[in-house]
Amino acid sequence: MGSARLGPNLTRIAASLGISVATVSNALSGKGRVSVELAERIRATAAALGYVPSQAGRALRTGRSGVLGLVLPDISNPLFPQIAQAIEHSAAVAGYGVLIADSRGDIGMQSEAIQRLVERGVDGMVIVPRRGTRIADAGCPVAVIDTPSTPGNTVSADHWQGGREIARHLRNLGHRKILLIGASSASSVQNDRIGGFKSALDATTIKTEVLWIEKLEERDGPGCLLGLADKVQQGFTAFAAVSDLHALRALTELQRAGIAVPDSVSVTGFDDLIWSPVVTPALTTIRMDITAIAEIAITALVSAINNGKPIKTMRPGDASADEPLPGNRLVIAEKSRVPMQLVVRQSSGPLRLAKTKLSAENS
Amino acid sequence: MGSARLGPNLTRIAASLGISVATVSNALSGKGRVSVELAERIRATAAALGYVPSQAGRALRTGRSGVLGLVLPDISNPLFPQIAQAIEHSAAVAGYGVLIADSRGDIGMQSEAIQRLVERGVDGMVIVPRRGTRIADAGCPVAVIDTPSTPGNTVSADHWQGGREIARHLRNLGHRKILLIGASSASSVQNDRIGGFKSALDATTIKTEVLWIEKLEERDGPGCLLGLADKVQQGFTAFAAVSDLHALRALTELQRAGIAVPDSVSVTGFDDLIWSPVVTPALTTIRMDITAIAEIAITALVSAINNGKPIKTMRPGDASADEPLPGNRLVIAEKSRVPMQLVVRQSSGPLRLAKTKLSAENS
DNA sequence: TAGGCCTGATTAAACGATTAATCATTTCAC
DNA sequence: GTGAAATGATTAATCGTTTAATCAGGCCTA
Repeated sequence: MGSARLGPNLTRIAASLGISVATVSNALSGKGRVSVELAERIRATAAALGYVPSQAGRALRTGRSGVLGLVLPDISNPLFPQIAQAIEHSAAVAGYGVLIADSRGDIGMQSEAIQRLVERGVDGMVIVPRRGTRIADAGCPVAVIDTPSTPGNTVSADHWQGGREIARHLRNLGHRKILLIGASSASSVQNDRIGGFKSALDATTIKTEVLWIEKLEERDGPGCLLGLADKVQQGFTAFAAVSDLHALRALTELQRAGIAVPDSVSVTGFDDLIWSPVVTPALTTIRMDITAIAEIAITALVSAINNGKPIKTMRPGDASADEPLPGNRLVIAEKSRVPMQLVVRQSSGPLRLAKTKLSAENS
Repeated sequence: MGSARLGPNLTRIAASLGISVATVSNALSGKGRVSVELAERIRATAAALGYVPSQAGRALRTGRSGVLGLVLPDISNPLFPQIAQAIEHSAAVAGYGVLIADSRGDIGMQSEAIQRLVERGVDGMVIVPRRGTRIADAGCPVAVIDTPSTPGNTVSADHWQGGREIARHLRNLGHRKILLIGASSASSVQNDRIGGFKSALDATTIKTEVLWIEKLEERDGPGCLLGLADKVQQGFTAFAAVSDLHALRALTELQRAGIAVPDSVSVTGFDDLIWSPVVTPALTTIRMDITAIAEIAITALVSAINNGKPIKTMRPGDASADEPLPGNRLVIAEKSRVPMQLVVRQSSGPLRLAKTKLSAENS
């Protein structure tokens, strides 16, 4: 109460200069017609009084809150910091604030989180959906970051291409029997990465196999061993994880078993998470350009909010969408897939002869 | 424009029932005097029309935005997901939304980020300050999460006690020469952890030494080796890192050098980060009860926002703070230090004889 | 039966910014 | 010299909600 009373508003500035509020508003927003010298005086006193425009007043009048929502499948995901940071930065540049909403991995809570954001009056939202979830009506423009192969996706890294890159890298190092490590076959991102990986290799000369951790843990409990030493015995010489988290798991398990990386076998990851450069050996991985992704998503979203003519608006099951829809709309950006970049570090190396490896391993 | 016009508001509900807006408002908020049956009818039609109260209108009238700010030193910190998740959850329970602001590790940007939040009209903010930063005037209640030893701290984990716990654990395992691994001596959190660690040990019987990674990297470049194999030669049998990130770095470096963990040496971390349970061997670490911390911080903050009588308000350099200050105020909670919990996993084990270790190591 | 009290509802005034409409001047063209 | 246009400012309505003040009856009491 008191604090609000104390803050200078347009009325106070107008009063202190003996002019009308409208003129002050026009001067500060640069929209109406105000003489240059008066505008200058207004800006000066506004600054002197420490004027801060009331978002509430503005929002009420304009119907815009100036806030975007960020919905994540699970904040505790290690990739989240980067996403949040990039989105926050792009949004701030575009003049928007970012409200976070966590669905804690639960599909039901995702709708709930979206609902909370809508109630707070966000102008639009960026959603990183949980495993192939369809986005329900949100009542505001929505940008989805998932996978290019997912319908409704706005923008994302080109996971397929990333998979191809890492596959070529390992093939060029001479590896011919490669184990892919993923968490869940239900993840479209992981499937894309694996699909791209396989697509780059000639199946007749290079043997691949997929290990799903989730399935393994159902049997052996969370945090169980992946049995990679056995795989090495079977002749696998490279382990390509679909995330740095799994790569790390593989790396430490192999090291613990006395198998040298990259001397005996190679290990690669995905995402270039924070620990990847500092572990020994530093992880070879694939980095996504999150800054670019965030920028594209925010740009598309803001464009859609501003009555997006340049942006196509669509609604599932509604082909004719010429006029901007008042309610829900999924935003599609021009450039929807951002290439991933291979980061070669020390955990991957050329294929060595099996005999050398085995002798070292059994000593 | 169109979208706002379509959303049902109090006026529409009132009109559809042929009553006044005030009655509708009273019925929905349960504040004024409304007959039970009419209130019921109002709630019913509100639900039927899909009424969502306008935060903007409410904020303008009440002077409360219902939004809290979360300021972090660096969103890319691996601990951030947990903090954000916990804060978001506690805030949501208290009926608040959370706006994020990242200072990207830069001290100057911290003030800037705070300013942005103020401009968005947050009712209060939670700040995790960067390395011993003093919080400048924010113009709204502020809860600080740092270290109990920092002046102005509202609530935090008891890092000192956490250090003691891990020290006792290693001592009880028989270790007598322990290397502490930290990043920077400027961090008050890390200093507390190290201080607590040392305080639990008798310096005459147990030898400790501190390795500051930042100093090392200044010379050898980022991601350099820590030279732990040498330390092992010097007789160190346990490596207590001040963060799981550094513990991971130590673990992999030792493994790569052919030193078995925990058979030859022990490694411990701090914070129980996401990878800690899944690496091999799983990391022994100390977990902070972030849920409790977030809850306490939010409770104190909300209490201060609501004209906190039960909460002491203070201003640096102003001892007499009986009446609630309109502007800046640092919030202090009753219970300001939350104990940390030791999580024993496989990376720490009893001391083995040096000879066994060396022979294994040189094979 | 008149005055007072309780109940259940209405009236109307904010909150702060935006903006279309309007009004007074001055300038300019014909 | 008169009507039109441009300039620079003001007036007033509006966004949706909250809330103090008011009002109309019904009921009880003296």
